[in-house]
Amino acid sequence: MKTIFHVDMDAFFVSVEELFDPSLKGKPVVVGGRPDQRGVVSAASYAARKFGIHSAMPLRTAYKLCPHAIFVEGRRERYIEYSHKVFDILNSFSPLVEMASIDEAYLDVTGAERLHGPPMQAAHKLHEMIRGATKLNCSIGVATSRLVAKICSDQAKPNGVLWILPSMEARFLAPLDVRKIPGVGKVTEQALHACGIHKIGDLAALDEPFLESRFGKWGLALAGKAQGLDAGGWFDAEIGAGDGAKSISHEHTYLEDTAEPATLEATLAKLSEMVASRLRESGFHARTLQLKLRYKDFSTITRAHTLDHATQIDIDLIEHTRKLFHTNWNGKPVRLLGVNASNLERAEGQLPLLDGDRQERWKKALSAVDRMRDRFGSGSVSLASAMDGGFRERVHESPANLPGRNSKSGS
DNA sequence: TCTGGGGTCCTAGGACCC
DNA sequence: TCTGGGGTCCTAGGACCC
Repeated sequence: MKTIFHVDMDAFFVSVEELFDPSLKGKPVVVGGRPDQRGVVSAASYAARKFGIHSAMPLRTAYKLCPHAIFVEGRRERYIEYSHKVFDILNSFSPLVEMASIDEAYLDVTGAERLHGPPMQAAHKLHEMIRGATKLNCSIGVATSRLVAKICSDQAKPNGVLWILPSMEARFLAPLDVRKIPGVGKVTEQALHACGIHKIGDLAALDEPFLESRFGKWGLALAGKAQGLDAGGWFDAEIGAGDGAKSISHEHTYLEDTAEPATLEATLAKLSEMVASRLRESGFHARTLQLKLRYKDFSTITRAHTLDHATQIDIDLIEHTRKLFHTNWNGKPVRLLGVNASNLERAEGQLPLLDGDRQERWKKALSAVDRMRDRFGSGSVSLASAMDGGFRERVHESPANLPGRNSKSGS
């Protein structure tokens, strides 16, 4: 029998903003951007939620609901910094920690009674430690599975601790909406409603064969979840067994849709460079590159290409995403462009297609580029046409002696 | 309501191989 | 000439999460 904690920070982004500007406290605050921008709500304070504002809601809608709300852009670096602080505390509490996102984590504290006391006492202790070190509130769910611990922390919000005793899982879950099950979104909820299933208890009362015939593999997992079990997929994994990133991506939505080829190419190059830079930073090479294109009507296509040899070099990404773009763009105004790198390989070093000497020079040049970007911002250095037409004047800012792979690179 | 950006996982079909 | 049954890789799309 395991003892799992799910720690979830309360209104995380908003709470961090309040640390830097205490005058925001108690007011309706919306993190995500200005209300006249394209975008959605990243986080809303509890005061803002009273007006019906919630995350993922378009900013314009939030503005209509509460025009006097305070809209802030949000500083992601700050949130990451505080996320690290929280992680350090959790890690000091139990070695089996897994950050599930920037503001939530699972801990396996099975057998830690001698160290931290019984579950409820341990949870309160951890709650105090987090509060003490960060001045931030969180909620903690305690249960025998990740699934129940997670639903539990949600029920405990805000700033609460809730423990579901072993064997009480199904009784705790039964009266809750099926939507509370992680993985059940709008679509699955509607499908379940269509079968007359509204509460988790309704789900628990059905037999597995029925659910499997209706929802396939997912139906089988749902049957287990209704009983409070970590059935299927990610939930089954041991805490702390996470094996690193599976993909790295960047995307950009234009303030206004554009069909200007130079603009689109510049964005594409920029996004490719950002992805390549992060590949190098994290020591990955990618074999699959994917382009994402979204048009005015929100219709979205993705087109992928898998390389013979994995890469982490700007010009490789730029070349391939550009090719994908030109063979798939229909010429109509574009709302969003995205670049994704997947099929990641840890492969030590090897830059394929280059001999040892050139490889070394490339590596030095590219890490110099990354250092400059760190110091002067990602816009300061560019290898290709990432600068909206004005790149020629900037090319000399690139590190000297960039060995070109073909006549196109370099200046 | 006019819909961000960063991710994960799943499905389904086709190519290809034995 | 009317055709099996894996297994794996690749691609595209979609549901979902924070």
